[in-house]
Amino acid sequence: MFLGSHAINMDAKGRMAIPTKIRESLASFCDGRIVVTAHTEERCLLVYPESQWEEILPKIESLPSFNKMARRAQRLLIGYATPLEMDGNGRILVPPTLREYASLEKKLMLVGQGKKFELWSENSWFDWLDSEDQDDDIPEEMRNLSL
Amino acid sequence: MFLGSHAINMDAKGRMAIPTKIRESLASFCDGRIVVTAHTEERCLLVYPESQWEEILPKIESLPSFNKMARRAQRLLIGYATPLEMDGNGRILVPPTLREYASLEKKLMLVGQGKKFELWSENSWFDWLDSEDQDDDIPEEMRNLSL
DNA sequence: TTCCTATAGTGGTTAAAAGTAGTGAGAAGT
DNA sequence: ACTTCTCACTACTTTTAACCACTATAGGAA
Repeated sequence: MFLGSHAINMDAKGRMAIPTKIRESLASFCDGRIVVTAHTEERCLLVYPESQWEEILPKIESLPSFNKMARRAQRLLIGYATPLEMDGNGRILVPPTLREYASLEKKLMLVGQGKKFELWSENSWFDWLDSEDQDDDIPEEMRNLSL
Repeated sequence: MFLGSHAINMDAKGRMAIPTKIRESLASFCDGRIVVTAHTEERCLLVYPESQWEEILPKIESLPSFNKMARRAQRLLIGYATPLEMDGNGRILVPPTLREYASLEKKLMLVGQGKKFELWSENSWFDWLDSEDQDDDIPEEMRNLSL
């Protein structure tokens, strides 16, 4: 279970150090093998343990190919998916195309989301925090949710 | 399984270097023999390993000839299909007609899509990314999909 | 409270490999 | 027969990836 948010720095070569605690959970979960891909709705990245990725990949592949929404999700999720491993110092090298997709520069935010992480540029993260996304309706599942 | 996206440069002669990792999977999959053709829905190219192409070709050929959509798909997919091989440096030479169809100039994006690749001009790719395809409804399969 | 030790995080350097460009030869067409 | 275009091979330059070293911070012990 991945919780909590972490401010991380990326160096000039696109390497970012995974915080030690997360590194340890990833090591036990999936031998440190992770898959990074694009989020379809916001310009941030999704970081999956390999095992978790293998569970959702078939679901993505089975979406109907002649629907535009589904094709968009497939293109982004599969098209940007990249298996990564940590180097000797516990860092991952984020490929240029993914960096560009999420506008990742120096300052990043790694946000735990249960079975995965989200990786944001710090700017985008705070912009999103400040934005009021009230255009969508509240889904049925949330109406009776008590926190 | 082809995953991930790669920014590639095409030289003045229309040659593009396949990234080494992909080159290796193609070598084991199909001896480096690939078939490139036109995508029917977007102005980009499809890159198939030869074996994969041979599986879908009969399906395309057997589409009903008196339906406009089917005829369009046949004309494009079969009409633009071109077998290509890599040269000694792992590059393929993209024929002019295909280059023109997908508006390929110098900067390209090669996007893994499972059993095939899509090849985009970088401009078209980013234009597509930014476009909001909200005309189609969200398909039933996606409504309850949790990634 | 201060100092020392250990560990996490950061940056740099080097070597190997990948990408790019150019040149030469051969074939085809005018 | 000559010229032009294409294809292939070779050489060079740039990038990438792995390894190594240093710095800073945090925690524990004296």
